[in-house]
Amino acid sequence: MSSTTSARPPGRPRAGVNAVVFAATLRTVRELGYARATVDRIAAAAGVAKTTVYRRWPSKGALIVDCLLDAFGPAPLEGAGQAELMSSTIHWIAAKISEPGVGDAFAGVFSDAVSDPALREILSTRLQDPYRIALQDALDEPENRVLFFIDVVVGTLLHRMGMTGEPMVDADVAALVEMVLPHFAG
Amino acid sequence: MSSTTSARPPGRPRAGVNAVVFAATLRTVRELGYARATVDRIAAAAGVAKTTVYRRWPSKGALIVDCLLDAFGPAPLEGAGQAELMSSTIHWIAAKISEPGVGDAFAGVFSDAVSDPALREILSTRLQDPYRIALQDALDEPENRVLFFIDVVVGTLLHRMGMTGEPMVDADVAALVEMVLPHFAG
DNA sequence: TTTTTTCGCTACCTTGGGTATCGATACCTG
DNA sequence: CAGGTATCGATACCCAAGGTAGCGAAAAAA
Repeated sequence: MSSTTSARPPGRPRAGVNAVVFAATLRTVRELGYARATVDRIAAAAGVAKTTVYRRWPSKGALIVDCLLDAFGPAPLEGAGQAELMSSTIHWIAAKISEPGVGDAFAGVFSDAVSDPALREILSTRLQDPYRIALQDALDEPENRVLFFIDVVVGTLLHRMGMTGEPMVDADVAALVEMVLPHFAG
Repeated sequence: MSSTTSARPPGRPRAGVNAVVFAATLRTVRELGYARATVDRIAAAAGVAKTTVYRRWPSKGALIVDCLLDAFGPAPLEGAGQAELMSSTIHWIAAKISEPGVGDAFAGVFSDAVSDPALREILSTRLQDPYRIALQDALDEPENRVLFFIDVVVGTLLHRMGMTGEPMVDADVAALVEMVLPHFAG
């Protein structure tokens, strides 16, 4: 039991500041927007040196992705049938994106990934894949259908957020559900 | 006839290089990606000084928006009924986004707009509004419905482009049409 | 006490958007 | 042809922000 897992690496242990940095990240993004939420400012808001941030995350994008993972948590895949499952998933991700800072951070890191293949890989692997796989299992749909589902739902929510600066209102989220469900129920 | 429209402003007239700059923009974005397509490089590719570019467009984002307007052209609002009209519109914008450089430029400028309210205003006013108004007229739908339609279609296409780096394949565009049409036909 | 690793700090590099300045040039008007 | 005006290209520059290097200090384990 002690051969595979090293009981503890030597040297000074890391301070448990990840949660503090995540909170500072969302707070800074909420207050200043994504672009002005520089790593300098995030570190300052967390009471941590900028070099400490870069010692833990290789880039700003990687920090944001981990922050979003922490903010989203596991998908609550609850629901009797396939329809209820998709509906609750759409409402869940819409609500998360509506949380202060989360939507801006999501849209911002997605934006950066457009012209940064390395970040796109991180975003796809660390953020999208876990939820995609969980959805494949829960919905019993093939990969390409789930990817299309994600494109529609997340793409729509982020486009609204990007064009207006405000998250999508509940009525439109409901319309999104009503549009998506029949397409997959058939 | 000569009192309202000044026949010509005094001074050296502008050289007709807009088309050259637009072409150089798309070519540079296609070859290097959005982030590495700097104004410096675009100007060099167009055989023009960087200061000349900034004399005509107030920012890189404004240049990209005008370039996209030039690339899109007017929406071909042809089609007998509402269904055919929406279908042809979706296929048209999907095809445009698939053109080399256009999709990257679109996703890139959209990304920048997320945390740049001034650019968001330009994007909304100069790019989205004309097509939105034309669609409102052609489809006879209220503004919020047309905005929702645009969020779904453009958001989905851009999300696919941003996550994979490749435009959406025809089969998925067809699925998008099949998902959207019933929602608006009813 | 020595070793090992992280910490905060400061200084620095690089890229890229955007601006200021200046001589040269093209065009119109008198 | 001379003068006025506005653009052109070129160079130099400012600034913000992502990211790195080096260093002494501090926190553990051996």
